[in-house]
Amino acid sequence: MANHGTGRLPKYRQIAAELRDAIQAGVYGPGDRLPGENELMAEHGVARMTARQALGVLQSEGVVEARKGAGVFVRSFRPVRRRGVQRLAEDVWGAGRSVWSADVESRDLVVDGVRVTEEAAPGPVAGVLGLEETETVCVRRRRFVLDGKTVMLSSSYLPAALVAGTAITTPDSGPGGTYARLAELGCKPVHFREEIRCRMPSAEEAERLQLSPGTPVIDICRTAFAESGRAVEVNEMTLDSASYALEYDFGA
Amino acid sequence: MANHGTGRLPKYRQIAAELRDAIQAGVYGPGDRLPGENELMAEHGVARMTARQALGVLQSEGVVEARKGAGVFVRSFRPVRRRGVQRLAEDVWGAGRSVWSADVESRDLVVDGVRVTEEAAPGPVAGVLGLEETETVCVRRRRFVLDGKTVMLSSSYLPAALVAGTAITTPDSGPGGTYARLAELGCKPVHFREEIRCRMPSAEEAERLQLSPGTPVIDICRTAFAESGRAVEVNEMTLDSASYALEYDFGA
DNA sequence: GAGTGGTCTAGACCACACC
DNA sequence: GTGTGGTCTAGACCACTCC
Repeated sequence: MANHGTGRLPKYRQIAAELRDAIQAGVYGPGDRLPGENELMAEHGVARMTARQALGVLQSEGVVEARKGAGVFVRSFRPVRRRGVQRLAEDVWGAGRSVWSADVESRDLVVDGVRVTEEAAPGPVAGVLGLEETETVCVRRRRFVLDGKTVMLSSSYLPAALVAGTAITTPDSGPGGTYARLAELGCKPVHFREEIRCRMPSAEEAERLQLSPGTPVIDICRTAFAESGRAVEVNEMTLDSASYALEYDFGA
Repeated sequence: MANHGTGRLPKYRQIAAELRDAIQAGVYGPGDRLPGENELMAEHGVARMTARQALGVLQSEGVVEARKGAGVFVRSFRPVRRRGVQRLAEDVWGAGRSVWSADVESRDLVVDGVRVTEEAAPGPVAGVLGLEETETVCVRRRRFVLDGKTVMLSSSYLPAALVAGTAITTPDSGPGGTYARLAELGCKPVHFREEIRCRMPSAEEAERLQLSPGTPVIDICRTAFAESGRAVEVNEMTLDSASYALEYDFGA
């Protein structure tokens, strides 16, 4: 019968809208448990799949989160502020501090799973770095964990020929990080470009970033340029959008 | 029976993975039609709801798009590049050109539905603009349409007392737009801050932006500062993430 | 008219969380 | 153990698209 009676909206959308409004109105706050499938079935006189669909709508909107065996709960958001410009200022990495430390002041951040490899450059990266087909790149893959949750995956690509024999090719790139090492090589990054996209994650990414359904990811692709105009690094990052707010400051 | 036999993944995820891989491998290109529910039922020997769930996974990943009565199709992406820094350079709006025109070179862009109102300032906006409870703001709401598709909704807030009697309070803000008018008022914007978030849209937003399921939105909140350090405008934008790639350039 | 996806029902078994 | 959400079946009627 699909759509008779009350209104033009399908039942499951009506139920979803009702719950969404209740959350908006503060009836259910962050962390609160919503009426479950059985309760919705009884209250609205619908079949289980219909109640389930309603909750599915809110889930794919990122409003609620289902926990198996426990219930459906209102999600809360505490994004970290990531300053795109100040965090890459030379006085940050020039002073021997980690670039990342400029982001998070007092929360428990861990960088783990650093893996450094030498590989053939992916097509687009090779193009930006100006590499020939035969040239390889040094890839530094990292995982960033904040308060126990994975919030970002990062892959940094540098011309292998340029960074050979430096600390860049080791997991610990030393004080000031990769950019300080590049400066010592006479390739000090002086200009950056960040390109931002937003999309839904693949199933694999959702697992790696521990994302609950309805959470998009942010792709940031940063290119670092030396004084000569040469691109010396390409860094591809994938961020949990529920964990981040990006900020860029600039003049007119 | 839920989960026996082949593997540990639920059937609908297996089917989804299979289709996803086929798309990745190019078996189905952008715009191509995927096997429908009936076909999946027959090929995999599953019930309709299971085949449906599989397609639902790909839909919520933004990979495919269902068209009622027609089929399920692979989506294609042609994002517009939005340069965050250059587009707000003074020589753009100072020369009497529209800020927006810096974004899109040769595609059919329309700004429509401009509505200008005077309202009480929303709490966060009032705080940034440094307004008292009793002070109102001039709100300029706009809709941006590219190649026939709505790609952005924008609400610009300015102190009503500051802009009273200027073209800012009319739908057509004149050559160079709002910023040129602010300059004439002695409040030339010299510094900008853009804050970016990403999330799934509400049902209402999805409709207004004509988003297919699985498409996140990008929120950009831009604050314009005058020489004095005073915030003179707050612009809240909501973008279709499938239509945009953001770009920011800056020095070390 | 035939085929498609959209909505909905009424059952079922399972794994997991909490008590 | 009881209740929760996760998966799955086997039907049904509808609105829509395309021929």
